[in-house]
Amino acid sequence: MKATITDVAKVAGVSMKTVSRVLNNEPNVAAKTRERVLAVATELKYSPNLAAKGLASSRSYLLALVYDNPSPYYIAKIQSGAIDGCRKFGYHLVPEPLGLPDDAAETTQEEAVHRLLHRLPVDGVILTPPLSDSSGVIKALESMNIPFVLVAPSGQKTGISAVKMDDVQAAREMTNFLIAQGHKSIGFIKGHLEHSATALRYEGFQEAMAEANLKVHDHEVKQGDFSFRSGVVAAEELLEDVNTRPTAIFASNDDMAAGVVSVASRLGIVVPDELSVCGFDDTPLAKILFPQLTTVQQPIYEMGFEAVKILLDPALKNTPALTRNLDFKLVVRDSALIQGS
Amino acid sequence: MKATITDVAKVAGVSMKTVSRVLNNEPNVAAKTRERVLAVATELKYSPNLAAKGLASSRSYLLALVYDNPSPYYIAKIQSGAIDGCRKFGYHLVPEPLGLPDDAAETTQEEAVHRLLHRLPVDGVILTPPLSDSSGVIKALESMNIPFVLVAPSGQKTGISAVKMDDVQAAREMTNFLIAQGHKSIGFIKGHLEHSATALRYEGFQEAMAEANLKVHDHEVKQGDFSFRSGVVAAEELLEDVNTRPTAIFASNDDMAAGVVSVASRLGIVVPDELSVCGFDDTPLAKILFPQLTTVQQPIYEMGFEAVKILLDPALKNTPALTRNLDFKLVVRDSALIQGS
DNA sequence: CTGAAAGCGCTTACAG
DNA sequence: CTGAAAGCGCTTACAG
Repeated sequence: MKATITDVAKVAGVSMKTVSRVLNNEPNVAAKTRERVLAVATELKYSPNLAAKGLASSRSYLLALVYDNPSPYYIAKIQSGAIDGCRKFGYHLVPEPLGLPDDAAETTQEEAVHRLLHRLPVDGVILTPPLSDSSGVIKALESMNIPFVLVAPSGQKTGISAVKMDDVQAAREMTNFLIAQGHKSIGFIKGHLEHSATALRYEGFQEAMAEANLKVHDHEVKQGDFSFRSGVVAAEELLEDVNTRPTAIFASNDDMAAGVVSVASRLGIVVPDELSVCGFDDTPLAKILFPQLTTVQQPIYEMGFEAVKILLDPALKNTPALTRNLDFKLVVRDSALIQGS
Repeated sequence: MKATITDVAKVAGVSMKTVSRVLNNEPNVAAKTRERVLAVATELKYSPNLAAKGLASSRSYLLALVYDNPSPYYIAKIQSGAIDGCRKFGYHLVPEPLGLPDDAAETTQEEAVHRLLHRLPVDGVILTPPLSDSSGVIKALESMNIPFVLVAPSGQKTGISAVKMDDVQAAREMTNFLIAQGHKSIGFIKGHLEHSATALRYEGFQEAMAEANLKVHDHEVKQGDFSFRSGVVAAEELLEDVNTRPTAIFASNDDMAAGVVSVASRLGIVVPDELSVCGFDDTPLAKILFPQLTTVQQPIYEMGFEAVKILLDPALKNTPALTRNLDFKLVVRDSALIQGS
């Protein structure tokens, strides 16, 4: 059967406690003893029973990834980074959608979190958008005294750890790229009003334009909602008038940029020769479109990974709350690359 | 502090064991006693400690979703169904990518599974494609005596439970749909050679054509690899010659169908008026394309849900291995819908 | 229908 | 540097 810590202790001729010390890298073990124990552990293929460890130490060795109705692509990448992070620390990740139960329409998110983490006590929680902006969820976590990290929250909350990227700066760099390509009239399509990135990306766009002394005309800025459909509608308005038509369009995400490309293609406007198009997010769509999309790659995987590190890295233990700003990447592809430039 | 089973027992005036009986829905408890215990449990907001339960009963209340390099979209849907299934049974799902560690190029998948499930003993495993066809992984699971269910395996393995859908029948129905629309010359683009669905979908296509007494010409069948790019190449060949050009193209997945649509649009061939296009999978892409794609919706969420049921449903306990064939759905959208038909 | 005892495999707190 | 004892919060196997 499966070896236990007692088996290892017996074979190595030491006490259970010494085996425990070795396996948990605690100090105060003679080098020789340590070696012997490790050798025996390997030989017996010993691996600790998580339930027993958890019960004795009142830890669970589990981290929860709590989300609500995210894009599958986004959550999959966060999760992938978080799982890799967990593996470094002997932890496991449990994804928990925070859907409110159908039979209890009255329930608040706060209560849902309580119920969830009462059933499965975890050692930490990673909160993804839009939950990272939910004060109810944050309050519940604080009251339960469970460590947590926010992924891409909209504002800075003091005393709460977070991983994020600089949307303003990314939008600014994308705009600067277009300006460097010679564009002076640039259309912009905003995202969903309630999504925090919407304002930030627009802000970056405006700043870059202002720095270059370029005017942002009202008719060049359209309200979208991050959907392909809204990109189509916005593009139709932006491209309607041949005389006032911008030479480039910066859509706040890839889906809307795809809408722009589709309208351009229907109107016979050649991208990028007659119109440059950029998106944001670098979704799989960006590489499938023709031409492929110039866009911003967010450090989604890295955010998942770093969130785990903040929760579990012993080196960060007892550190006050900290915010990690991770690097984005401008991905230049054909949709906004003028030939030979 | 958090209430334990002893607290509930004390307040309810019964033994720990009786509380345990009530909470686990075991028989042989007086109705009155049951009520009283439940009332106290609710009052104290009692919820059992999973680690303690697990240690005592040598169960983990954890199921592993084991995958390797899947499409994020596919894995997210399987996972979503599996999580909902787990919740019905008080279980939790732990996603475990089976990546081979970088530092051990020699390691086999079999060893990777052993290592993985040795660290985290789970009560069951859900194996997603392509791992559901890996004999090494299956052997490892069998040798460790861990119950498991295959998701969409290619063949029938006796003695092993599986959830799947009928690819042959789906491809046949899609082809019949095209034939009913009046098409007689239908192009087909095959998928990746090593993927099990490839042969099945082609088989369904061939059967439907044969049943309708329609010939499948060699030049109308192209080898793809499920990528957008391969769809483009295949479409260029299929549409090259205006005289032998098919009036419909059935691509084995949506990405390749998107490639076909893109080529058609470049060549000025109007979809669906001059060319009907169908895909397979109903990925998010299908609704983003213009025109939207006629495709097959796989029961991915349902496969995740049913896999959990097979593992945990007490009603299925002690049942021999069983295979659940779940229903697909033909989703007819503009890319293959002749106006007024 | 109910309960007292033992034990699951670890860690904590203490002693030496 | 090492170990013996107690205990984490449950279930199992047994007794009545």
